[in-house]
Parts: sequence; C-alpha cells; structure tokens
Amino acid sequence: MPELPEVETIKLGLHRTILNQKITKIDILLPKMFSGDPTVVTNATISDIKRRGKMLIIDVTKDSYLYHLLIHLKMTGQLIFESQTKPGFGGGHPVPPLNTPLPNKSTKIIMEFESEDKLYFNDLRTFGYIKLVPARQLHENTFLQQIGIEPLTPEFTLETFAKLLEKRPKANIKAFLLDQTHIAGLGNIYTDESVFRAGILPWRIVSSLSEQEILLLHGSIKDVLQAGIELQGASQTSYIGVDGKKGTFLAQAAVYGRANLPCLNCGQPIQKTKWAGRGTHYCSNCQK
DNA sequence: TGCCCCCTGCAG
DNA sequence: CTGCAGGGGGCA
Repeated sequence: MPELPEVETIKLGLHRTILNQKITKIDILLPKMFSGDPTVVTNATISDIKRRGKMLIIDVTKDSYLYHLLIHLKMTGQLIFESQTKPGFGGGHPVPPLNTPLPNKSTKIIMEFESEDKLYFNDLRTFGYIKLVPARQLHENTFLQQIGIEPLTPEFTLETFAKLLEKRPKANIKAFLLDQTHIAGLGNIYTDESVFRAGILPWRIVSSLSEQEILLLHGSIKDVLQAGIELQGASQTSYIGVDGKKGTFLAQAAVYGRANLPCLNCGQPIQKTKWAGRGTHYCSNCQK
C-alpha cells in the first residue's frame, strides 16, 4: 500500500479537489470498512486534509462541530476523485489507468458532494478503512497515539534518529524502520531503498551501526521519501493518485522490484529474500 | 519480537 | 495451483 509519499500525494490531491466541498451523501457498500455514525457525514463540509504517517485525516465540520475521518489505505486502498466539470478528473469516463468506469468492483465507499463531484474509496483487498471520530475522541485512537516521528519535519534530526535507535539496540534495522511507533510512514519499498542508499544490509543489528552509517541512513530516509513525493509515489500494483494517475518512483528505485537485475551501482544482480516477514531486496556487494 | 490473519487477484 | 503483494492488529 501506500507509504508516506503515496499518502502525501493523495493528501495534496484532495486539497486541490475536495477541500471546502459539502458532502451530500455517503454510500457504504462494505460496512466493515466504515466505523462511526455515517449520518454525521451528510451535510458536513471538508475543512482540512492532513496526514500522519500513512494515515489520512480529513476534518469535516457540521453545525460547528468538528469530526475527523481517519482513512487508512493499507495495501490496496485508492481514493479517486471524479468530476463532471473539472478537467482531468474522469467525469463518467474511465480514469486512466483504470479501464472501467467508476464505480467498479473494488469500490467500497462513495462520497458525493453538493457540486456533484464524487470521491471513490476503492480497495481490492478490503484491508483499508474509514473511521469517523468526533474531535474530542481523536486522542483515543491507539494507532495515532503510538505513532512515531514524522521523518520529513525539522524535528527529525540526526540526534533524534540516533536516540530512537538507542531504544531498540537489538532489533534489525529493517524491522526497526518498518515499526510505525519509531518513525511514521516508512513501508517496505522505501525501507529497502533507504538501507540500500546507506550501504547497510537490512538485517544488520541496530547497535552495530557506526556513527557514519547512522548519518547516511538518516539522510537516505529523507532523500528517498522526498523523491517519492516528487515522483508522486510508487505504483507497484494498485496505487494511483486522486487524479487516477500512477506515480513514477519505481522507475528510479535501486533495489525494490529489481530482483536479479543488475545493481545500478556495481552491476551485481540484486538479491531478493524474506526478512521481517516481507520481501526484501538488496545488493550483497554494495550493502555491508 | 515473530507468526498468522484479514482479503482478492495475478504471476510463475 | 501455490505463493506473493505499499499494512498492521492480535496473539503467544
């Protein structure tokens, strides 16, 4: 699923399309994917769109009360905007790269706006969700409670990163980076890319990292995520933006999805194995 | 900290 | 047909 750069791209897309729009209707086609009182959403207005790690937070205001729509896309969630009037957003026509009009088989929740624009929440594997919570109950959300630092903020300094690592000296670096309670937003793709760029093998034990390696890794995490955002995300299988377009980060990826292909740095074949429960790509020559 | 699980579809 | 896929919750 979408990792930080994909969710950030969607957030920016939603800013351009649904901010300040009034919701007139919500259709929940798969009840398990929505929790909370859906009647609250009707006639509410989108007042802000934010991101925390891989979680999207859409503020909706109704009768001067504030609520949050917590949206997690998990592995295959998509948010696709469709407009009859705004150019470049479908309008009853198939949105590339989809080859069927919306709604399609994966569509699970549909939001309609006063403008007659629509937002489709598609999710093939149905792991994603929308949770509606009143503002005063936001702090009760355990996922948001436990989530770690935002890696693209000024607070994510080298010193902060080093201190986080000190708290889990025995973990391997891949599992550490995937753990959302330490750093928010890294997933399988950007983790593999980050450790590659830093020249570190994914199963290295945290306490074995040198100061120089920590410095390199800190920089590569930020660089990789920033590149992901600039290229509008990584479209391995199902990720698309609000405009229906794929991201192009994977064309630039050094290891992810490149098993058996020559390393861009040294030419040796990229290896793929399983680590921390996930497919893990690396170069046994460039990473130590 | 490491598995199994939630699902569906597609590559090998 | 089996295994695998951008996640993460729940369970030893």
